This record gives sequence, structure tokens and C-alpha cells, in this order.
Amino acid sequence: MASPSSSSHLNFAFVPKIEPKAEPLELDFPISPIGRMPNLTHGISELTSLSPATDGEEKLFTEYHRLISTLLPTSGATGSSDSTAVLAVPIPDSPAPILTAGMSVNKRRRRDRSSEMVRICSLREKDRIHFRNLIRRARITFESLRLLIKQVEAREKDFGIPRKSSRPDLKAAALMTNCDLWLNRHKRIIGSIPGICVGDIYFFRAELCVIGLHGHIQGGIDYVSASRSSTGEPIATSIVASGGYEDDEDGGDVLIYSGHGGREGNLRKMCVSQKLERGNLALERSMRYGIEIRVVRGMKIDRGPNGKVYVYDGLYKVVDCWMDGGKSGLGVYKYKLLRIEGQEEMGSSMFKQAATLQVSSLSARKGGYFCSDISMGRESLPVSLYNDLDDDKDPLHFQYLAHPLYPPDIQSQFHGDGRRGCECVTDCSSECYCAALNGGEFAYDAGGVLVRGKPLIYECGTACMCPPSCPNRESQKGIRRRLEVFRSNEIGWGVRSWDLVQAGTFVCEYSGIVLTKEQTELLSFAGENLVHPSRFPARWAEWGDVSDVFPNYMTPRYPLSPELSFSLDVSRARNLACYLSHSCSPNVFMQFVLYDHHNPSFPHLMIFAMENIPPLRELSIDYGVMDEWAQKLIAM
DNA sequence: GCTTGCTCAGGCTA
DNA sequence: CTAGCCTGAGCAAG
Repeated sequence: MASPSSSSHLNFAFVPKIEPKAEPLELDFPISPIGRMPNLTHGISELTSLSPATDGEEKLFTEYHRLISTLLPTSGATGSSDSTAVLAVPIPDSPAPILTAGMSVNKRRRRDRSSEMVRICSLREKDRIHFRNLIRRARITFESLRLLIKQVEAREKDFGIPRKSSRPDLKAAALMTNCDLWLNRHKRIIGSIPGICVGDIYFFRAELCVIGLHGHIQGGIDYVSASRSSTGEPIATSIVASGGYEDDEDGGDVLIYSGHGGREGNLRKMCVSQKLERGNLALERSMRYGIEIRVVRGMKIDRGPNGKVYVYDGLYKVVDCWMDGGKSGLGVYKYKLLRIEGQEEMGSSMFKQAATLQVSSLSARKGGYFCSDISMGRESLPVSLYNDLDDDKDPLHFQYLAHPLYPPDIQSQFHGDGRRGCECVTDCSSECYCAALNGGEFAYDAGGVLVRGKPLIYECGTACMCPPSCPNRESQKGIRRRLEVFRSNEIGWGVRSWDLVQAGTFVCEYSGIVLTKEQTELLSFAGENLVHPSRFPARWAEWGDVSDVFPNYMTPRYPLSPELSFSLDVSRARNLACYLSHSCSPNVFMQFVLYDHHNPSFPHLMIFAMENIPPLRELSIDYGVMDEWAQKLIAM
């Protein structure tokens, strides 16, 4: 097996990270009961018992049945695999509703939060992956629903239907509640939650609730209530430190947190002194019993849907508690929390570290930065190269291709393909020609976020009249975040971002020299390793999948994408994408896009985020073929 | 069980 | 750009 840097032809770096596939969980990992809590009797399988989407309240559903059925992909769009037929398919007038009016929704009461406290001490690797996948699935469902609801409401607005207050985050969470899709509600987990990593980032409080990291949509202190705790005392489990109280001081490993209460309504100012009750008492009791507290920090950011992110910073212990005069002169409870040692680096400090990288020049950075831009200006932003392990500067030895290079005869065909574009002067609307190509809707929302993956996306392109700022040109605008190719012991080469990457946004294109089917066969025969677009699993289908909530949801089948037979040769020329590492639970996925020509047999390979990816976390994609390869590696 | 009060949201507007 | 207004929904407690 060739190492990433010594192979003579295929030198790209998606080699060595091998993760076993998630398997059904065995139920014997150790869980320690807390205090006088009863021993766990049911086993951890309960943690995974998500019931199917059958229950719920009719009201929310019926409202969204109707609306969403006009938007969700349907099975109605059939057509031949002939590429010219794709262009001929008109906008469906009334898509077959995926949610029929009579769909039965059994009423069942939402499950109450449990009071049984458990601590999960250690997880085997395959359990870790299993839980990670559960969390991933819940987050994708939440975000997909949120984007979908946003899209529905934007369309309503276009039709002049007024809406009072739009809170797609709350609605998404409510739909998931109705289907009993909130995680970790039937056990109160003390300490780390399986599947949630230090550094994970969220944009909405509702999302924290959905995955069970923190139980309150507004409240800062989550605790097991006194009435439900076996000792009759409230026990705190997690806090969100958003800086909402004037007395909060945040020093990273040491956190001074203010208790709640003492305020009226939504006022930020204190009105009366706080009392040692509810969450305040819970934090004090957690200190007394040595219970660890999950800490989520709210941080302001420039990007993102609401200018704010929530970062999970790991476990802390309350070490001190006192009543303070407070800046307002009123009594405020203060808690000193110390971060437990031996955890992954704090997510919030990764933000700070990444921010320093943004402003410092190459020479001012500490060792390891070899090159400030391996693309030599060919990408829209510089792509830096980092290696503090050895002298390998492999990525510098290739010609940098920001966009794929098509064979001349193929390219000449593109010009004769009779393509036309839209004639929109300002913003493209759903009436636009390009919208029709996509089945009457655009793939992206107004903010340029991919609403759901599709077999193929037609962006507005060179033949269109609309301005370059058109939202339907998202992936052709080039990379929007500072990306870095870096060397690590575990993965050989990898790619990471200096900025946080919001789920559903474009990351980069996968580039190389395009080989036709015939050339591919010839070179494969010669033993050349090539990137085969057809081998990427259809991970795009996961992005936008709301079938857990709407069982009739169908994966988009339109626009049609023919079987892809071309390949990319990245042995001579490439871009940063070929340094993406492989994972079975990837955080980015491949989406095929057309914009500069209309030949669906040769789409662009565009990479989008399927999770919110914190700064400096490695990006990983599912190469598909790796399973076989990984097995060989394991066998060696 | 139901109701009420509490809450470091988030969206919109002036 | 920010303050303020307003609706919001889960939870604990009564």
C-alpha cells in the first residue's frame, strides 16, 4: 500500500482514516448511577429507542402537510435517462402531494423527561460511532425541517399571506417533539452525552434541546427538579453561558456564572435579589455532590443565520458558590466553575485560535505554515499549507487546478448543446427558466444555503442574464472560507477551515483533469488510480431528508442525473479537495452541479457541508470505495 | 391531571 | 446598528 506521499501516480490523500461501520449496539457498557439514584435496569438500548413518526398533534401537521406538499420532491417527475429529455420536462403544475390529507397521525402524549440520572463512563468505538450517527441524524432532520419551513414561509410571503412571527427553529423542534424525535429524554444524562463532541456548534437553542444537550429553550440552567430527584433536591446538569447577565465573567477554563432570577419579564436589568431556589439551588447541590456540568457557550460571530453560535465546551465542576453584591447592587448568586482536565480543546478557544490565524501574516505564525496559498491565486481565497510534523510539502508539487479541465472535444460539444439561460434581470424567481430545470424551485435559499440535496442541480450560468450575485449561482462563486491543507499523524493530509462552516453551505469544488469513459478504461487498465464520481455514495440524499417526521417524504429524483462514466485524474493537477479524508460519518458530501454547460454526463463535483463544522475541525467525505480499501488495510 | 409563572430566544421594526 | 417589542414553548412548581 502506497503512502499518501510516495505513490508515483495517485498521490491524493484520502487514505488512512478508517472507521468501522456503525453496528447495532450491545448493551453492556458501564453506567454508574449517581448518588442514591437506582441502578440502571433497562440497559442503554433505551437511549436508541426513537419511535417512528406516528404520533403528534394534528394542527401543526395539517398546516405543514398542505404547505410542504407543494415543495417537497415527489415521485411524479419521471423521465428517461436521456439528457435531452431532462431539459424538456416542464415545471410540474401541481406536484403530487407527498403528504396526503388523510394521513393518519395517532395522538400520543409527548413523553415527559425522565428523572433517572445516569452517567455514561466509557463507550466502545462502535458505540461511539452509533451514537454519533444518531446525533447527526437528529441534527440533519432539525436543520432540514428548519430550512424547509423557511422556504415554505418565504413562498407564502410571495403570495401575500401574512405571518405574525416566524420561528422556523421552534417549529422544526415542535415537529420533532410530536414525533418523539428528541434525544436523551428518557434518561437524565450526567456528564458527556454519547455522540456529542466537545467543540460541536449549534445555531439555535432549540437544537440543543432536540439532541438533549440542554433542556431549556430559554433557561440557562438545566436541572433535575427537586420533586423528581430521589433526594428531593434539584441537581444541575448543564448551563448555557450566553453572557446574558451583566455579572458573568468568562475566562475559558474558569467560568464565573451568575444564577437566574431577579429580573422582570425579558428585561436585561436586575430588579430584585436572586434567591437560592430552582436552578440556583441545583447548581449549589451539584457542587456539593461533585456533579459535572455540561457547559455551552454562546458566542457572537459575523456569519451564520443569527449572528450567534452555541459551542459545547465540555464538562466543568462547580467549585465555589457565593452571594455577590452585583454591579446593580442587588444580590446575585455566583458560581465558579472549573473545567475538568483531560478533555478535547475547548470549541470556543478554537474560534479564538482560528481568528488569530485570520489576522496574522505567514511569517508571524508559528512554525508549520509552509505556504500561504498553494492555489497561487487561482481560488477566490488563499489556501494555506500546514505541516508541523515533517518536511513533506507534497501539495506544492502539483499543478493547481481550481476548476476541472475538460477534454477539448467534450468542451466543444458543450458549446453546441443548444443551452440557453434565464432572462431574469434582477432576482430569479420561480418562473425563471433555470428554476424550471430544477423542477420549479431553486436548490438554495436566499442566503445561499442548500435546502436539500438533489441528484443534480442546475445553477444559473454563463448563458443567463441574471447578475453574478444571483443566489442560484452559489457553488460557482468559489470558496468563501479560508481553507487549509494540513498534515497530521492520523490522516496523512487533511483539509480544514479557519472559519466555521454552516451546514448546507458550499465548501469547494472537486477538481482535476476530466477523462472520458474510454480514457478512464484505458488508464484504469494501466493501473492508474482515478477519482470516479459515480462511486461517491448518494450522501446528498441525507441532506434535506425529513422522512423521520414526514414518512411519505421521498428523496428527490429530479433533475435526473445519468450514470456518470467519466473520471478525474488528479495525479498531475488537482485542487485542495483531493486532500479530503474519508469517513463513514462524513461532515461534507458530494453534490453534482451544472452551470457552464448543460451536459448532465459531466457535472461539476461540488462539496457541501452536512453539519455545522467548527473552525479547524477536519473535513471528511464518504468516498464509498473506501470500505473495500479499508478492509484490505485492516487485513494487513 | 391542569394551570401558571419563569426563562441568558430570536425575529422584526422603528 | 441597536433598543425595544412581541411571541414563543418547554419546564418546574403549585
